[in-house]
Amino acid sequence: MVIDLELTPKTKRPPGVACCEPVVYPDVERGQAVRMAAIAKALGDPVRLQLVDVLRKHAGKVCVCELVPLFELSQPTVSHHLKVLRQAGIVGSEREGLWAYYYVIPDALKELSEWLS
Amino acid sequence: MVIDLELTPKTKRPPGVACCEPVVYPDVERGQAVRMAAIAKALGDPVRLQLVDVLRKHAGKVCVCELVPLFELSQPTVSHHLKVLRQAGIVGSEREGLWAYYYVIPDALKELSEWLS
DNA sequence: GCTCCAGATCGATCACCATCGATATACAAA
DNA sequence: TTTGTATATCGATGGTGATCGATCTGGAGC
Repeated sequence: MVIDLELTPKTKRPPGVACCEPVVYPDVERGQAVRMAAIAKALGDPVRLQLVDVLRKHAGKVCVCELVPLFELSQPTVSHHLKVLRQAGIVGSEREGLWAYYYVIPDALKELSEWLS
Repeated sequence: MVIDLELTPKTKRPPGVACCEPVVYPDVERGQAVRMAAIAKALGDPVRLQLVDVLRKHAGKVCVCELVPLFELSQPTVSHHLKVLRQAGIVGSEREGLWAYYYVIPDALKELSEWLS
């Protein structure tokens, strides 16, 4: 194994020439970026965004049987999107007999919302 | 071929039994959902979200040569992420000689931000 | 018990995406 | 004009995602 002992600085630029002031923003917010990107990714589908929109406008829980006919999609597909939202921590669900109800989890979108504004 | 002449309404539920009040939220915001989901999708990657974060904290434009060393990624990969952000309308770019500079487009995140809050 | 229904899961398919090395482009300097 | 440098693009690859029909699950009612 050969080890390169030469210094290989990250900013290798001819002396006296610079494109701009150095930015120097290290991974201070790496974890936060991963968290917020996961939320944004879950919202990055029109169907899921509309699902969240409907659930947010209904302060309480909403039955899946009301959500499926809102889209021209099969029931398994809507169920899949709800699962993605649940795994992202954006919505929660509970069963009552035959029916299943979904609701938004308060403050789930808070971090991303505050970063955006 | 047998054609089912019976009516098969979308809400086929035993009379007098209902899972919930009807929601009845049609595609009022379909176009808006598509637009905002496209923005959220572009932000749905930690690298791209951090790129936007850096650009937002620098009111002016930032050189690509400063952005690449912030991530442990190849230069083509960072360039790809910047292209995704540009195609989503979140950032803009301009060239000055050898160097390229990127900047956030004001109000690009406005619609999504307002919907989230 | 059996049947019916709402919803979730499975399996397959097709499309898209993140990443890289290699190469192209376009400009600068010698 | 030749060389070097910054960035973009290309092509390939492995992984992920959206969608559907079919099937499973578990509760309700007969």
